[in-house]
Amino acid sequence: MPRRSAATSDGKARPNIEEPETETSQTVAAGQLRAFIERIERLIEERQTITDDIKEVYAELKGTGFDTVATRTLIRLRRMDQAERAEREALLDLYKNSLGMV
Amino acid sequence: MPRRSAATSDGKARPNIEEPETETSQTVAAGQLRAFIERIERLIEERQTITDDIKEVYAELKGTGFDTVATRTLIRLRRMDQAERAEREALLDLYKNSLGMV
Amino acid sequence: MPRRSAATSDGKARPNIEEPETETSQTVAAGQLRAFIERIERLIEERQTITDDIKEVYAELKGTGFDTVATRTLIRLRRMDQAERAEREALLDLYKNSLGMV
Amino acid sequence: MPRRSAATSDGKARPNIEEPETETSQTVAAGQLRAFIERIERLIEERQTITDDIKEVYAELKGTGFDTVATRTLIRLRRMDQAERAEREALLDLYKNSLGMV
DNA sequence: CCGTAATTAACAAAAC
DNA sequence: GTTTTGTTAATTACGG
Repeated sequence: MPRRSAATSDGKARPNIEEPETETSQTVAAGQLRAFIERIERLIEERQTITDDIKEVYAELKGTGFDTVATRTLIRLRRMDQAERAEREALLDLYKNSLGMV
Repeated sequence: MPRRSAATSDGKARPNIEEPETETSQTVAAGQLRAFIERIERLIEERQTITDDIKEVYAELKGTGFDTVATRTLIRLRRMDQAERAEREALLDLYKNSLGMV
Repeated sequence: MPRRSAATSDGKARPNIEEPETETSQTVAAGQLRAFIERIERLIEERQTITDDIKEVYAELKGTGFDTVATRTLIRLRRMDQAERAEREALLDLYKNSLGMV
Repeated sequence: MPRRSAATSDGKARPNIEEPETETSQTVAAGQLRAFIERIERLIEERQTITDDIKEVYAELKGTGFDTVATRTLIRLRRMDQAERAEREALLDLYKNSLGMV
């Protein structure tokens, strides 16, 4: 929201076309904000749908006999940079050695 | 590949014995796995696109003079309201059931 | 051990010859790391104890004739109420600040 | 509330003789439930405190120059080792029992 | 025991 | 840059 004009109590922001002079910048801003919020909420919903789809694929995959954890790991590894992976592994080895966890 | 011989009863992972030439069960399973992984990676990509869209909307909103932090808080509150309504309904259902008011 | 000091090309963290009295920087770092790990493991253990306590209370409650699912839902609702109140307050503060009502 | 006629043999549900007609079994049950809920909420709070402590230790550890990700991995590995050991021991016990080596 | 639901850890992103 | 904060993955616990 415009930081100064702040929140109206009702939040309805209905623009009355028959009373054009009552439309303050406040209600305009409220309407704008509402529009932004609705766009975002719509996108969040879509994103959630995709997340659910992913879950379904994993379920299907599991039903076919594959291991979901291993598959997730695989996908993560594919995304991970190779050099990064090596570095992380080296660090872990270093720590293990220092603790005698060979 | 499937950990075991596809311990499910549906037998989807079973290689086709009528096509013994060249395609082993291993390669079939590998192909299946690859297909699953590609589906998932595609979905992850789509999801990331939406995340980027959301980011853009926040940027636009900010450019219009709104406060992103406050807007995020608002959206979170609206989500909490929804969740709370759902919980209340669930609890009410529990009570109704326990009173035989199915 | 600390990331930087171990990053030598050989990775061995060779003992300091000017401090011949047995304790190398490596063993010091290892001791430190071990101490941190033990503190964390101790805390994790304590936390698990509490989780078990909670489980016991639910069992007792169930034995008294209460419904655990409904009770869990209730507790969740109470937590959501608290969280929501906190969020509303945070939002209000944001508004107040933006209006210079510090 | 207790699903059925509630508190039976323990005597806790006995009406207060000084307010015999106003205290119903319902209010007694409500009080009991409230007590259970408060106990649980208290425990949850304690558990959260410990979780926060753990976070602090990680912060301190990081400040000393250690890598938190590697350390977390290490701790996880140690727990797995322990679990494995426990399992192995349980198996050994089983074998001993089956051989009458109690 | 199996699937679901809650908690915890890991990772990614954004504010200061 | 760094240090939270928010999101996603994985573990753990619970009820059916």
